[in-house]
Amino acid sequence: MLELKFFRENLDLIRAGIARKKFDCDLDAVVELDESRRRIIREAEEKRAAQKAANAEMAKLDKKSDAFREKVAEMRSLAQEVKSLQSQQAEAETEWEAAYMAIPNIPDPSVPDGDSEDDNVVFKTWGDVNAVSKDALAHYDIPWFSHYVDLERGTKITGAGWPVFRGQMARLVRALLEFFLEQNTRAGFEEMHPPLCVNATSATATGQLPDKEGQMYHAAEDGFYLIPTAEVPVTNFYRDEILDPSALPLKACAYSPCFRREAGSYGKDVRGLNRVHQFDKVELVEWVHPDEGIAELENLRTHIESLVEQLELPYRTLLMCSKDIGFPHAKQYDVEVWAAGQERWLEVSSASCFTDFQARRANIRFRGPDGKLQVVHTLNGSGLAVPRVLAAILENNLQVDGSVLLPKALVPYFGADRLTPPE
RNA sequence: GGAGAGAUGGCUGAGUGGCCGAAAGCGCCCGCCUGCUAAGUGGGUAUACGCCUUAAAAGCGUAUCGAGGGUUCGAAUCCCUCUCUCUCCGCCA
Repeated sequence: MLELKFFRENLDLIRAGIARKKFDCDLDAVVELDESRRRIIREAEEKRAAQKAANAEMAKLDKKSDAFREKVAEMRSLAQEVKSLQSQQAEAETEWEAAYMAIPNIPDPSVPDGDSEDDNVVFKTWGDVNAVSKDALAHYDIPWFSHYVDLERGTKITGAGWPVFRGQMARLVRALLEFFLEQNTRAGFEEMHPPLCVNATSATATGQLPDKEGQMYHAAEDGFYLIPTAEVPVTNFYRDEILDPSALPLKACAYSPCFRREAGSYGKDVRGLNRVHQFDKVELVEWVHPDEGIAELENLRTHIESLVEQLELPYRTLLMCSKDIGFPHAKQYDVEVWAAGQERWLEVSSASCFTDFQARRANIRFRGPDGKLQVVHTLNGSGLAVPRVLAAILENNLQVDGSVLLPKALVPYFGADRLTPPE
């Protein structure tokens, strides 16, 4: 949600920003709704003020007097008007709010223009994509893959895209998660273990609702949504709170399974571990002073890149173009690792600054030196998402004997230097 | 899941139909007073939105006593629904 005053005074800027995002949004209609809403508010408030003035007089009158009875009769029609205007006002506000909430955040000036994912800018590359195993196979083509990642039984248990990790592979998943949490907490992120279901208010605050309603699993009977990322519960941790400015920036990390319906996906994108309905991820969230949001994103990106480097995976960092950043995002980097078997890049992290967009919806504020309340900026990034990291490790480090050499950083967590084929 | 009790400002807590945005106390802020501290003393102490304004401030208005709806000329107060908290029972990792 944009600041209302900013919206009214910077329509052209916002129009340009939305155009950059290639987002379809009728701002003139929102302006019209804002104006008509204010007309109704004004009228309703005037009538209500008249009613309150009369009430004050009536309070002093003898309730049995003729004067009082006359007044009651007189006020009856005003009461009707007030009631009708107030319901009109509620309607106008609901309509305006729905339209206003549908306005996306505008991109930061440093975000490059673009019409499609092809316009994302390669911001950084690291590692040598050729310096990987000559025996690389797509992870789903490794002979033992279906033993360790049982998609077939997952389909039986739940449905397509719900993998079961077994044995050494389950252990490797756990090793990755522990490694990520350890690195993140060392870097100053407080570890949290959040609920995996959230209510509609939380999902609205972070921008999943109403924009991406169809992508979340919904427990309709209880009004809960299964989280698509720990970003949702963790960002909402401070919802409706006034933070201590000296505590900023606040940083948190959280492991959670993530649930995504992923409607409309197909083809090679969904083979093996590339895209599944439930996956594990450690998420990083920051609450920062509004002067530092965009700058802090660079620190967050660097930290995430260091995780990938420790896993010795070649990667590239994309500066996402205006079309490709999400609805609540102001600026976004994606980190993609090289998967040598598939010979393609796999997105393992997305680091974003939301400026005040989420924080305003979530009502997360602090008191400035002048005593005025200000909205914080929020950031988040994956640190990291497990299945695609796993896929890249399997593909890049596959040996002739079918074993997979693990990056040194993982060895203490896994308890061995390689994953070996099943007996 | 069943029965009961509750939800009021930063906190405690009064208020069962009418000048109640809300007593009192605590806390906090600004004065005064005071060897220091403590005490005393005077004042202040919410948020959002609308109007006014070049802008801000001030001012005026409206809303907010868990949320939503209803009754009434008028609701913190009465009625309904929901949410949450507490107590007891049931169930259970």
